[in-house]
Amino acid sequence: MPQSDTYWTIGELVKEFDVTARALRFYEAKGLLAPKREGTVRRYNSRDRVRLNLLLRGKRIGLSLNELKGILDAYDLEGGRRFQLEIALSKFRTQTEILENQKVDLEIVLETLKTFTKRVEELLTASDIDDEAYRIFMGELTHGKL
DNA sequence: GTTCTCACA
DNA sequence: TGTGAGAA
Repeated sequence: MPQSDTYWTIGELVKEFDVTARALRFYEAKGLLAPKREGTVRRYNSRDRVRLNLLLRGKRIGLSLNELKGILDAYDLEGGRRFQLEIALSKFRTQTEILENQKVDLEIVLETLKTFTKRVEELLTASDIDDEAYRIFMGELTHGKL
């Protein structure tokens, strides 16, 4: 059944979603999008737009194109809706865990960086750099004590 | 403006 | 996971 006969060109989607035409063709080559053709020119319908939207949002939370393809394609399968949601839920949980771990790592790196900064600032405060303090700092640096 | 391919990081 | 360049 015809859902809608409204179509968008690649240029229109480029503006609307702030992506490059190259990226849209790339997604198509990867099987994430399958716009109709009018001759050789791509025509995107509302379904394509929804898929693109979900794709871009999924990318933002760090899902790979392959993972996204799995979720999007599940929609068309038997028992698709439930299956799709179950896949999505699983991906969300995994990704949440990954990001939380990265957050912990980032905080550690950040603390290290702040410590570096403070120590270097202190070294630079004196008109002459204290040789002993410098050696200690470099020693801690190279021995990973910071 | 849009298409495709090849190369490249 | 895309981009750049070149040709049509």
